Amino acid sequence: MFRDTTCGALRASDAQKRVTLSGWVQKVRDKGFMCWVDLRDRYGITQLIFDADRTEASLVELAKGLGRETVIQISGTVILRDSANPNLPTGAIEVLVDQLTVLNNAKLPPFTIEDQTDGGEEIRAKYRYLDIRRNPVKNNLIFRHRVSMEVRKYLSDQGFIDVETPYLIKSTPEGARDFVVPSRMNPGQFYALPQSPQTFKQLLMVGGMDRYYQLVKCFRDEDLRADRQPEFTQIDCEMAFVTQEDVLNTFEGMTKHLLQEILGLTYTEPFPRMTFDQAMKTYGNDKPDIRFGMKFGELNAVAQHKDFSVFNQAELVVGIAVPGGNSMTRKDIDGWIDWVKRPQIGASGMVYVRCGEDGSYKSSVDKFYTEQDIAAWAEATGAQPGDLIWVLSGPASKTRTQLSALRMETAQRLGLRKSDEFAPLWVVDFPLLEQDEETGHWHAMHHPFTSPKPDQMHLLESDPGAVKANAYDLVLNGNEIGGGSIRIHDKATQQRMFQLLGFTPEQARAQFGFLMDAFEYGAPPHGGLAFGLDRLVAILGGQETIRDFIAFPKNNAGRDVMIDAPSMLDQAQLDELNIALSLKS
RNA sequence: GGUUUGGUAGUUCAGUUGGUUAGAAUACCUGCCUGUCACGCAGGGGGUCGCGGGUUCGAGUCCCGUCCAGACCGCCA
Repeated sequence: MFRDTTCGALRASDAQKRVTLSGWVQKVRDKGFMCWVDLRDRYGITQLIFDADRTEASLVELAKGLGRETVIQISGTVILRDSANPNLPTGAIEVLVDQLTVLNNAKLPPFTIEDQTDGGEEIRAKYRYLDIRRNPVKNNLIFRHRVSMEVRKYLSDQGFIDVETPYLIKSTPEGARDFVVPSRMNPGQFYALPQSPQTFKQLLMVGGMDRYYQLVKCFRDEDLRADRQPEFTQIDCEMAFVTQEDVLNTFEGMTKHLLQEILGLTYTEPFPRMTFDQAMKTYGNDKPDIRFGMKFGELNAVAQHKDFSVFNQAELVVGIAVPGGNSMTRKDIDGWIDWVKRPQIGASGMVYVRCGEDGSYKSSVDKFYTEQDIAAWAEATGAQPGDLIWVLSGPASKTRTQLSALRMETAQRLGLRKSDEFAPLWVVDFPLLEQDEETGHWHAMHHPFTSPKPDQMHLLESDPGAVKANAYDLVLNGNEIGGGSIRIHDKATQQRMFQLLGFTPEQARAQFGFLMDAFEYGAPPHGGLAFGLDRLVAILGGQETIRDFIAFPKNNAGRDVMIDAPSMLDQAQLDELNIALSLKS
C-alpha cells in the first residue's frame, strides 16, 4: 500500500494516528537539530519532521539529502506542531516519520515548482508535466473539470443525449482551413478533421434524437491567439422543434446554472439582448463588453458643417467619454494618440476634448468649434465634468472598429474590466451574409446552414446584404462564448443558400448532397448552439489565456513544444500514403 | 503574409556613449544553526551573451542575415 491518506487531509483531530503518505518532495528545510520536509500531492502539502531526538540518525541523514521532486513514501505518526502554520490547511499537524522509502529520484527541475515559479512561458511549455504540478495550473484543470461536469449534469437533466460524432470526415470549402488526414486505403484521398460536428448534429435531429449534446474536439487550421487554439473543445448542442426563443432560454438557463454552481453568482434577471446592428452602432463590436459604459456617441450632426474639413469629409464622426480622463497629462494623451495611429489600429489621428470640473471644455480643435458646439459632443457621448472625450472620424465601419479597440484598451487600463464581474449579453439578428471586400462574393456570416428570417426570404437574391438570420451569440465580458442559429430544414431553401454562396448545383450536390437528401425524409425544424468550452472556462476563471486551462496546449505557431509536433514523416510512411512532398527549401 | 517586443548563469533579469576579468536575485553544492514553513548565516561552483557574417584597434552593445519565443493585425463559416 503506497498510502492510506493524502497530503491535504490531516488535521489536528488526526493527532496520534499512524499514517502512510506518498508524494513529491516540495522542499527540505534543514535546521541542523531537526529537519522538515514538505511533502506534496494533488491534494495539498503535509509537513514531515525528522528530529535528532525522536528519529533514527540514519533516517535524518537520508531526509536531509532529499532533492526537490524526489518521489517518496513515508510512514509515521501524526503529531501536533509546536508552532502551527495558519496559512496551510494541514498547518496544525506534522508527521513524525519512522519509515522513508525513495520511490523514484528526480533530476533538478528546470524551474521551481512553486505557485510563484521562476520559469518563463517557454520552459514551462516544454516541461508541461512539471508545470501541471504547480497549483495555478493544477487548479485550472480541476476548475475545468468542474465546469464540464456541471454542463453535462445540466444538459442531461434537460433531456440532452450525448452522442459521439466522427473525427474523420469530409473537407469542405466553406469556413476555416481544414486539417486533413491522408487515407492509406484510398490513395490520393483525404479525410478532414471537423471544424465542428455541424452537419452530423443536424442529421441527428433528422434521426429523431430530439436533443443532442457533446463535449467535442474541433479543429481549425488558422493562426493562433491567446484565446485561440488549433484544436479546441466545444459544448455542441442541437434541439428539434424549437424556436430561437426556446434555444436562448435553454442556454441562458445553462449559463445561469454555471454561474450559480461554479461561482455562486445568482442571476434572476433575464440576460440583456441587443441586435447586431445595435451592438455595432453602440459599441462598434459584435461582442461588446457591457461591464462598463463608454457608449459611442455619433457626432456627425453636431461636428460637421463647421470649418474642420477632416470631420466634414468623414462618413462618420464618433466619440466616447473616458470617465475621469481629464486627469491625463498632455503626454498621456499623446501616448494614446500614438496608440490609435499604430498600424494595428490604423487611425490617422484623434481629436480630444477635456471636460473641466467647472463645466468648461478644452479641445484639440478649439479654433474650429465654440464651447457650445463642444457641449453638444459631451451631450452625445454622455461625458461628465472631469471626463475626456476621444473622437475618431473616417469610413463608418473602419472607424467603429478603431474606436471599439480604443474603448476596450482604455477600459482595460482604467481597470473597468473587473475579472470578478460577469455581464452576459445575447447578441441577436446577425446578418445572414457578409460580402468579401475584394472578390465581391457573399459568404455565410455564421455558416451556410443558418436560416434566414422567414419574412426576409424574398430579399435573398435582390438584396442579400440586408437579410438577417435567426442567428445569435452569447457574449460574456466582451468574449463570444457561444453562438448558434435556427437551421434551414428544407431542401429548397438550402439549395437557394448554396447558390447564393456561389456553389454550382453539382458542387452543392457533391459537398452536401447527403444533407439535402436527409431534408427530404422528414427533417424537423431545429436549431442549436455551441459554446467554446476552453474560452468559457477561462472567463469563468477570470483569466484571458485559454492555454492555462488546457492540459497540453499548442504554442503561437501551432507547435507542441513538449512532444515536438508536428514533425516530418519518414519516406516509407509517405510512400504508403502515396504522398510526394514538394517543399520549397 | 504583416507589425512589434524579446533571446545574456539551471531560471528570471540588469548590463550606460562600443572600452579592464560580463553582474544581481533566485535555484544548486558545502558548512553552521534547538520550531522552520519565501527559514536564517557564511562560503562555493556555474556563461559558446540564440546562430552566422560584417564594421572597428576593440562588439553582449552598432549593421546585415537567420533561427526561436511572446503580443497584435490579416485570417478564424
